[in-house]
Amino acid sequence: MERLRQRADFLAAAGGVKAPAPMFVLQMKVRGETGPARVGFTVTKRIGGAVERNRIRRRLREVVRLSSPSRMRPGHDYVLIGRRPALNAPFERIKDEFDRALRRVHAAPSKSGSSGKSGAEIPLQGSVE
RNA sequence: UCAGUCGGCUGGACGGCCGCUCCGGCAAUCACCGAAAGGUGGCCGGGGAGGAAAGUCCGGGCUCCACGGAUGAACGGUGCCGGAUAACAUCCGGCGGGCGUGAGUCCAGGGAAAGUGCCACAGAGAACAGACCGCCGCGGCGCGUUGUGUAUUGCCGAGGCAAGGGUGAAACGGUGCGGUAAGAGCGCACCGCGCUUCCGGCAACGGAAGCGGCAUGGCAAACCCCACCGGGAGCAAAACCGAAUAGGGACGGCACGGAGCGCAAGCUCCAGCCUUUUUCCGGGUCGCCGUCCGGGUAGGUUGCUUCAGGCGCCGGGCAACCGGCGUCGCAGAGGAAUGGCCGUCACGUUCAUCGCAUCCGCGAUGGGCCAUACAAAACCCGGCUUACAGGCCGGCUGAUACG
Repeated sequence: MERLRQRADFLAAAGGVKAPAPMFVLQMKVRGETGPARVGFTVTKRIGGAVERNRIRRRLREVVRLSSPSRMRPGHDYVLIGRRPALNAPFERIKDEFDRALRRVHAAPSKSGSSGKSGAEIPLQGSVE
């Protein structure tokens, strides 16, 4: 799994397509080249102390790692912003939400970010039960 | 046994599957990304959070900046004494005071007879203060007695006193005896305080004797005085490598601002830059392309983990700690690794049943729950402070019971 390291990459992804979920917010941005998909993780200090933030990031990272790599498209950058429920939620729930969020993000009219403000949020499709 | 106090230790265990990061070895010296610097990728072996990693409150190392010297000033800090230490506001051992029956514990604990300032409210009086109630005798008038006076008592006046009451955080030292009209260190004894001398102690300080007759109220986390210490910023420090773009310099080549007049050469004016303290005068230059040079941004690499190091033994010291010998190698991330999921067990808690027991309770079996508290390195050390489920060990104190 290729990780996002530079602050500029995170800022760019913030201007991409967003898909909010109860456990996290998924952001996606098309890079315009054909390298492997890259993933970044963000847990803000508002969520909690370092221990809780570390745990949320690691669980989210594990979700991305265990989900099939083919679901992530080459040339795309993904950023997961952790939320507090991801700390104690059952692991399978987070995986389900991640799959659903990926579908929503890919179904969106991803205009590669160049045309217009493409920060539109995609509403949840159906109930998450 | 109960209650308490002080100190130390620990901070779940084992296993399975899938991952991350660093180091070492091997291997194509190959592939990919990047303009470059550089980075990524394979296999094997090994290492991989804490007692507080935390708060960032002190002290250092290290790095850069500043600095002739170092004093003084200013500012900040520290503040009983001695020791430990690289250093400290830390630690150890003492001293003094407060609290506690005690083990213990707490204390910004120098100077208030250098100065300035403050001491609210209450109270008569609050700093060389003061008399409201009160106490005391004296004078006058009455009451009373009556021969007069004394005693008793009331009012008025001029005085004496500060014992008692009352106010307050604090009232020109406390208790007792003497003394006196009543009182007062007025006198005496003891205590407190101060001074002197002697003794013990390195010292803080303690003890004794004599003298003084109470003078020196408190606040210095009020200014201040005294002694000692301190240059500033911080690993986003700093060093090295180093694009693109813009700008600077050198060289070469090409071209030679605008307007007016004029066929043209040219002339005049304007714009703009540099030199010039400024104006005038005078001089120079302007654009494009290419190559090279230097500064430097993004970015990258280093700094980055071996030390005031851990453990054991011996020796010195009451101790903090120091010395010697042996041994070990013990995280190095960088949008930030050290994990995710699961199983079993221990521990804990709770419920049910059974047994023992006067009770508190103890034991066994089975089931359920949680699978732990606090909190995660960010250059590195020494401390302090704060947070912390559960468990273990030891010293000491008090009470009770003694088989």
